[in-house]
Amino acid sequence: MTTPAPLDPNTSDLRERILTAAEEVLRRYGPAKTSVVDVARHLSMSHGNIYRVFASKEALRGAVVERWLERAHAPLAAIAAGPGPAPDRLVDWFTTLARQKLDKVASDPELFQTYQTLLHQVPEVIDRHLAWLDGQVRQMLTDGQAAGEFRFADLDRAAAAVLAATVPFRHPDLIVATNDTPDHAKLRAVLALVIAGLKTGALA
Amino acid sequence: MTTPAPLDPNTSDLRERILTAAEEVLRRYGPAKTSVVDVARHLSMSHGNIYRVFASKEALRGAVVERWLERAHAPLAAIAAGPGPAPDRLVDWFTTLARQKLDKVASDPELFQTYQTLLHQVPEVIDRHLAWLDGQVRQMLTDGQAAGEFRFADLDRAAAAVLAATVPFRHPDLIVATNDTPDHAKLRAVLALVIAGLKTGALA
DNA sequence: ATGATGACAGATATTGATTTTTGTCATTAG
DNA sequence: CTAATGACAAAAATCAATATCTGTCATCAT
Repeated sequence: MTTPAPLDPNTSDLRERILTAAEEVLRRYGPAKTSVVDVARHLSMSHGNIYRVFASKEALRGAVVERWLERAHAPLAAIAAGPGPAPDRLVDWFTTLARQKLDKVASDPELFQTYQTLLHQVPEVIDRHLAWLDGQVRQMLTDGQAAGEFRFADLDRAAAAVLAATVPFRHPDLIVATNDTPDHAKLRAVLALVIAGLKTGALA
Repeated sequence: MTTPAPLDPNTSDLRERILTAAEEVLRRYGPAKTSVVDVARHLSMSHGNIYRVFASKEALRGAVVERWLERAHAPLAAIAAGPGPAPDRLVDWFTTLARQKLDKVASDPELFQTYQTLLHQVPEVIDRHLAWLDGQVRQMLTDGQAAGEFRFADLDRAAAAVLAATVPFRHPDLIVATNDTPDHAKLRAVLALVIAGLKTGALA
């Protein structure tokens, strides 16, 4: 699913090596100053070789960001599929997502900026990632509906509303903009309102 | 409150003439290609004269954007202070705000972009504007609390949550990003959830 | 065969010399 | 005495020459 179509294990290894090298170079030089030639140099190979694996610089960038997102957000899937009541899972899920983002930006703002820039350059990765998040929210909402915890008429509408209401706590651009206020309290307040709405059937 | 300290009516008129000229030049050339000299030329005066009224190019930019925001959002204050039930007013207020933004971006995307760019360059104008919006939301929430329509413990917290949940429908950057989806339906869903939360005392 | 190279053309970025712009102020005009 | 000017220095933008990078491909190596 992640690997397009390399012919043998060795080739697939090349792909991973390139991605790791790209990450390192990116971390050092930042997105603007990172060239395909730089990445190749870092691996002591010709840059032409990189084009055997990635169709373009943009494809390389996309793969780097995608791997980064996958690693960063791995814990979420487990929470979404967890055993507890759906409302609790929702709170846990969004809190984890938000804290993850804040941690990243706090620990290494430049690198966060780097990935944010890359993200803007590869919109289809954003779309795929958002779809992935959307799927998990739907799962939790569906579970809650089945358990009688939530009441809503239209899953699309409910998921869209929950995701929209939490945008400021997830959207990278807005996270950096308001980095001075670690507003978990605000997120909890929003979730409290939204969950109350779902429970009382405001969208039923 | 709006005029810093011009000594006589004539001078104040000069200020307005400069602002209007700046708007016109800005509309023609865009924010990047608009110089103070251009604005002065448009008024057939020396650019030095402009510096008698505005301390810097940035101050001029700020004043232009502020006037634009004031004009654009004038209807909101009336809605916030209106007579109906607070929940209805909240919906009306946010719907008007969102529609206003969508209309602007639809009717003249370039000009919208222009003002968006200017906004980014003059953060304190944003802050003042957000404070203005915040004040109106607080008023509606307080009214609702008084009328027994809402129940919440902390006005700060409630207002912050309501504003956060509606960010994607108000934030200029996000409006242009998702301009293909005229999502009033989504906004209504979010408001339904949030208002249900306020009514049922989720933040009480 | 498949994996890798390096030379190449066209596109993009960098550099530094030149021009425009911002902001000041001594002077002029009313 | 206030309103406005225009000449000026310092900062920022522009432009064109140069260098680097992206993406391709004929060729080499294994």
